[in-house]
Amino acid sequence: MAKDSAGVQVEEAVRAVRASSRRRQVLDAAVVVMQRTGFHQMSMQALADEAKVSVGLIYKYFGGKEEILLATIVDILDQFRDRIAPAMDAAGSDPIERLAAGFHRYVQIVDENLHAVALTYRESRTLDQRGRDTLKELEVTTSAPLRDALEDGVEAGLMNDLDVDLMSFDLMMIAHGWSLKHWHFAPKFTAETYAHAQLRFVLEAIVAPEHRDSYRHLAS
Amino acid sequence: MAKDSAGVQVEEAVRAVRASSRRRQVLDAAVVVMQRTGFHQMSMQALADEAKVSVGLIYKYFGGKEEILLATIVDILDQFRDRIAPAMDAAGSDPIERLAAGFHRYVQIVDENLHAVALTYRESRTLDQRGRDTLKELEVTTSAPLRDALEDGVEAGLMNDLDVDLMSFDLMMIAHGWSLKHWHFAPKFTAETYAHAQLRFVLEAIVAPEHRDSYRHLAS
DNA sequence: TCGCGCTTCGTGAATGTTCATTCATTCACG
DNA sequence: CGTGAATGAATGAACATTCACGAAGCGCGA
Repeated sequence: MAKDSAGVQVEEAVRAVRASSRRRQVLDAAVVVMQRTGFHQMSMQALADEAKVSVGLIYKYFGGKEEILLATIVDILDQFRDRIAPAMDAAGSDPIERLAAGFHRYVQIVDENLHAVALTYRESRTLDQRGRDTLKELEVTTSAPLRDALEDGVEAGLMNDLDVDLMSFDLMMIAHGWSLKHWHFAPKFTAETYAHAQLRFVLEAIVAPEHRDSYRHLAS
Repeated sequence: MAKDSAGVQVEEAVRAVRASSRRRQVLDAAVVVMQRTGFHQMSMQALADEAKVSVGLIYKYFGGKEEILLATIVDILDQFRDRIAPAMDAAGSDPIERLAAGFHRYVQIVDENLHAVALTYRESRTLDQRGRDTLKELEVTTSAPLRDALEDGVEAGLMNDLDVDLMSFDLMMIAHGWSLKHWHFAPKFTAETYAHAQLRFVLEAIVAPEHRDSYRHLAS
């Protein structure tokens, strides 16, 4: 009997779920192996072993090694894109509260993905032009909520007159610093204390002098 | 006739000079090729071509590919170590003037070595433990003059009470940002305007409120 | 001044290994 | 049985490293 269209749709849905779980399986393994050895040293065999699948199967779900790298990096950048804004919304409508909450969450995500974040710096050069463009775009998208909070804050007179674009990238770099300079900071800080210490620093520069006292609690 | 010791010394000196110029030739080529392709894609053949020497000769001056990477990175870090302090000394004895001068020079050096700086982030994972330790040590050494200026400034009451270690690493990361995020900043800034804009930001947080006005000229 | 060994510099093809990718085959399930 | 999932050995290309060989400088004796 010919399959009806509903049956076909179910099958496709099932396949999509399985495919996405296979992809996840491989991507998680990729982070582990790359953390151990770096992308170039990672042999497909080692990746297959870590993911508990065969080498051949990986090629059913990914076009090749480089595509795995791109997918791994996009995966982590997606987390930033999707998890920053909600954290800021939960902080209310005050721009400075929102900014602090966004930065704080940013550091948390970095902390949960220490190796993957370093990866985005290390291996992005490996990607082709298209891949690199994707990354740049995602990075700009990610910074948008922070940027908005900064714009609102300046607008409302709560913040000094500052270069919003520069500041939003600085905030991201400082958050990335928790990963990039982890070897240096880990003995002194936890992710929490790092976020607080950095907030104390940046808020000093951002918040307009006459409002500083109102936000001391953010940099306890 | 047996060579006298003076003769031997001269010969050795000549050889040392030639060797160091060969090494420079190769290291300069390495920066060019790695910028184009990254360390792992760089074949020794391509490096040899760029340096206008044969593949075999490279192995006379370097132990292997990885040693070239380490030498390339150490080379650039040495520049930071050797050129920051003089720039600060030229700025006089005021801690804040010194800090600003050091940061400014730091950005200048980054600008002169845009690709090599990015390299230190990208490829350090490739090195073995010993190489990585060398790098960490050099980075701490490099930050020392900035750190001293910060300590003096806090001591003298010119600066807010801040975490000196954190701040000195932040300053370095922000300077590195000119390389790491060059794709984003290049359309808006030159190295000079980048340094000034960032100084305006960090000095706002660093300089004690009652002294702010005295240093406005640093962030014109 | 010339030529003759001797040492150092420099070359690049040959070697052996590593590894991404493919594909003929097997497996599991409906 | 038929179909898609999964396997992993075979293939072929890339490439770091070596090394046998040639060229070039240099002191020295005739």
